[in-house]
Amino acid sequence: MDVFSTNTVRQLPPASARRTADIGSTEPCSACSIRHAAVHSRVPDEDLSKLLSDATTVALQSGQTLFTEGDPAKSLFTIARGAMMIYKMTLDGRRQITGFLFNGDFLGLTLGGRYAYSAEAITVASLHRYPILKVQELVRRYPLIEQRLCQITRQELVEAQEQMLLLGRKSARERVASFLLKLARQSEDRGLPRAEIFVPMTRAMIGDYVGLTTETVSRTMAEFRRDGLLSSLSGHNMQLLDSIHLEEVAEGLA
Amino acid sequence: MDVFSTNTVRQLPPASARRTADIGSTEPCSACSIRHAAVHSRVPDEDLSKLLSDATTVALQSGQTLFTEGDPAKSLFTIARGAMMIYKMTLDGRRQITGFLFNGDFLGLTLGGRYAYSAEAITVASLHRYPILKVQELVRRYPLIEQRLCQITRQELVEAQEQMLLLGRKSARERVASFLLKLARQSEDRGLPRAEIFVPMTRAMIGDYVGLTTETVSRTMAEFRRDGLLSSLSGHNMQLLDSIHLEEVAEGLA
DNA sequence: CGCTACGTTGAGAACAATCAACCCCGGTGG
DNA sequence: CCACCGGGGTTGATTGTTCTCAACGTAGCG
Repeated sequence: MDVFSTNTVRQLPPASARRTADIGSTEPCSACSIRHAAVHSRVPDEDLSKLLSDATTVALQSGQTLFTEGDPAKSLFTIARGAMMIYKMTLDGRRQITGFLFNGDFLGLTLGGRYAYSAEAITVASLHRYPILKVQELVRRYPLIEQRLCQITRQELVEAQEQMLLLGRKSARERVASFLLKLARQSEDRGLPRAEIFVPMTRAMIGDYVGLTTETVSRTMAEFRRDGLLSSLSGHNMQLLDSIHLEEVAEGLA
Repeated sequence: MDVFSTNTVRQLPPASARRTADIGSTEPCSACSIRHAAVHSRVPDEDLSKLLSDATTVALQSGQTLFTEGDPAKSLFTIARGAMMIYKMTLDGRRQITGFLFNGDFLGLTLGGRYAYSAEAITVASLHRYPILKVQELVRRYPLIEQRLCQITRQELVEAQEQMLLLGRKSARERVASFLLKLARQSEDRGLPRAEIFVPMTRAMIGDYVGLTTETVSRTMAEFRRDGLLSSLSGHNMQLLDSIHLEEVAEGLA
């Protein structure tokens, strides 16, 4: 037996970057949106735990696909740990990433019983899977949950429209600056220092999110480094050195 | 008295194209989404008509603004007649139109009590205005209405993601072709011939919708005419001569 | 220790933007 | 009635930003 492979890894798909695995753990998830929604809707504890007990855990390696656009939608997901991306593709393979999702985020927009986009893990991730039928049942019983879900969808729609402005009308510098600031805001929301951002995605993914090529993203970030706006820390960590100025760049004022 | 001004026009703002006015008429609106939502939610007739009686009618000239992004949101609207556009702007005046809305469409996405976008009439239009408080009250009483509203929002989100793919990853030809086909689908939905489309918006508006300049939109449509894909009829009417091929152009297959 | 995916940088090409001229049409006023 | 005016649309010439193609550097992982 090979002493160097201490972890028994099941189902090894074309995954590249791997970290500590510990797949299958079902730790409590207080940041999780569905619980959040439920809590804010005064759902009796017994019903809540019934829903949560209907949930199963899904573990994904980085690069693994959770579902593909057009698949019949049987489940709703929330991210317990890790980062995911959702995207649409043209027939000839061009990709538009419509969102990066993190701890606690919802996943699984459906229309006509089918997923509206594809979802793929960009780090090792673990998710809660809720059977759609169970969610619908809970929603019927507690309309306030639906109100909360509706609000989340509205929030996503507002963000999508913001992104349309970026994609349709902003320059490369403005796009990349906006992207970095969005990460900074998320970092802040998680209680981390606003200026230090974790960037788990590749340049190609960033490009497919803001409508640029890998090379242009790379060049633009090099520019920001030269301008003293950005510095790269270890690995996927970066630091925003002048958020004020970067904000101006993002808005086209500089 | 000037015999040529037979219509007493009130409140004449910087409006350009004017048609027959007949402002203030409160004709029944069976295509109207809120009624549609209500009907599908089995709302008792008395409640429905109570809501509808809370509604007032708003008349707009072409070019008039209904509300501006960031305004405190007091009302929800549906379009009874005419065409509207919703848009966001950068600080330096670049505009991204996020949607064109027609008969029966909803209007008034809010987040945190404020409108998420600006709305402007692109033809003479008349709208139903529903006080948000009344809508909330009705929704509380009939959760099925909320379900329907939620579904509409989901639909809009899916369309927004489709548009992100267009803005981020499609060429000028693909964008304009996709736009024309979208109008064709809407035309079909209204029971009109699919190939004959009504294009009430200017080239500048189309450009601000698909992320191009006026000139590029104009050139691209000229190309389509040369290629036998499109022909201009009277005024704002056009005809798609080869939808099959246009569909291929839109998908990048041709 | 070498592979492979990712990232960076450079040179040139391409597509759409910009700048500019002109046309067309409807509305207005002389 | 006609000339003028202005918004919208079209087309041409030129510019410029971003893409493409290519080479090379780097870091993590087996």
